[in-house]
Amino acid sequence: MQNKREMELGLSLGDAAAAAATSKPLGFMEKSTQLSSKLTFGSCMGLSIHTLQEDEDHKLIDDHNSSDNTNTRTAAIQASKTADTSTDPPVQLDLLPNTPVPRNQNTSLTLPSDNGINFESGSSGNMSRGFDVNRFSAAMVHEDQADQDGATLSSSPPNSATSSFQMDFCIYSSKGGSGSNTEAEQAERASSRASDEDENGSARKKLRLSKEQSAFLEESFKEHNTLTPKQKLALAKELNLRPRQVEVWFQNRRARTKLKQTEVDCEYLKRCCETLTEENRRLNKELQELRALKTSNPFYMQLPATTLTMCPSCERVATAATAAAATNATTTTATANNQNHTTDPTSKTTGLSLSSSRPRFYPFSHTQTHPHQPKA
DNA sequence: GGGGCCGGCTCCTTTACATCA
DNA sequence: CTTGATGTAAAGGAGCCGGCC
Repeated sequence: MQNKREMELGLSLGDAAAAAATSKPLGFMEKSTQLSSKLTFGSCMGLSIHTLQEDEDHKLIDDHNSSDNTNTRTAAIQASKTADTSTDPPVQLDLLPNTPVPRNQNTSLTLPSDNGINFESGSSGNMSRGFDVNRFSAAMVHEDQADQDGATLSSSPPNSATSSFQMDFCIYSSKGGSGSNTEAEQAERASSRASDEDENGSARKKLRLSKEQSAFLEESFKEHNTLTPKQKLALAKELNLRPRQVEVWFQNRRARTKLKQTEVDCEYLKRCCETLTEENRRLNKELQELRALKTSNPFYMQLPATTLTMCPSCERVATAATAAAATNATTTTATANNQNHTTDPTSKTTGLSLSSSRPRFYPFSHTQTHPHQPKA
């Protein structure tokens, strides 16, 4: 289940933007060993308030305005920029691996997952399921590519960064578990089923991509979340898939990214809503108390604002003299609370302002003895 | 230059299948 | 073995855009 969670978190938020920023034709193929420098960028979702990501926000907004359900998102982002009430920083998910992926090593592609990235395409931790679609898709690749651009299917140059990767695919289906349900057998069954379906031509084929294929596509997606025809063909050739499969994978991957983005947006909005609700409740209470105070003791409200000070501990209004002692007594407590208004130096003296860090008034009669006033 | 047509692309929705608990 | 939940590959349609006539 941890893997599942990691997969969820691994879905990029805003990596589309990062990918767009670094988009170039198949750069990942040409310099796969240089990925590490880029992969440390991370990405920031479009909810940050007045940050450098604003441009990306606008991009996201524009993107999402094309769909019906994105008014909420736009409002969310705009609200997040205007209502600076959240106590949490903008959500930022770093979903790019911190370490380079050595594609030119003839090992199965195991990407670092210590930062929550899991390139496993499946939903469970069992990596042994599925079969290698290359077993029967290779012929289709030939057909498709011959149809589309007549590109030759010559293999990658020897010692290239991808040739060994491709070799890995070939041995993938021969690895794996013991017992009657090996991947090779699954591939066999799937292959025969696929050929059956090819014969009647009606049933759609559902193929599981191997984890290596998914990982490679994932890397590519980080480079650019959309594909040019050239890139598509190159990827298809590289992964021994049909171009249509690559295209569909990118479509679905973008959809997953967007879905995850929406979920995070919703979570953020939920927190904003809770914060604002609490703020509203507190202000209403404050207003009632001030009104009550005004009716019961008009003289109290005529005091200059600078003479009214709020005790940060009990949150009651005192005169400057009494509150000075109280503040000294409760500084430790106040600073321990990261949401406490006393972290704002302006909050110690009441200006009756309505700033976001305004003090809270729980007035008591100025004739009363302040509970935190040191006894003489 | 404006309009219609076409091809290609992306997005969205839905379906079908694989896998697991 | 069956079943429901979940993830995901794939299909189909709508909308947009650029090129062409």
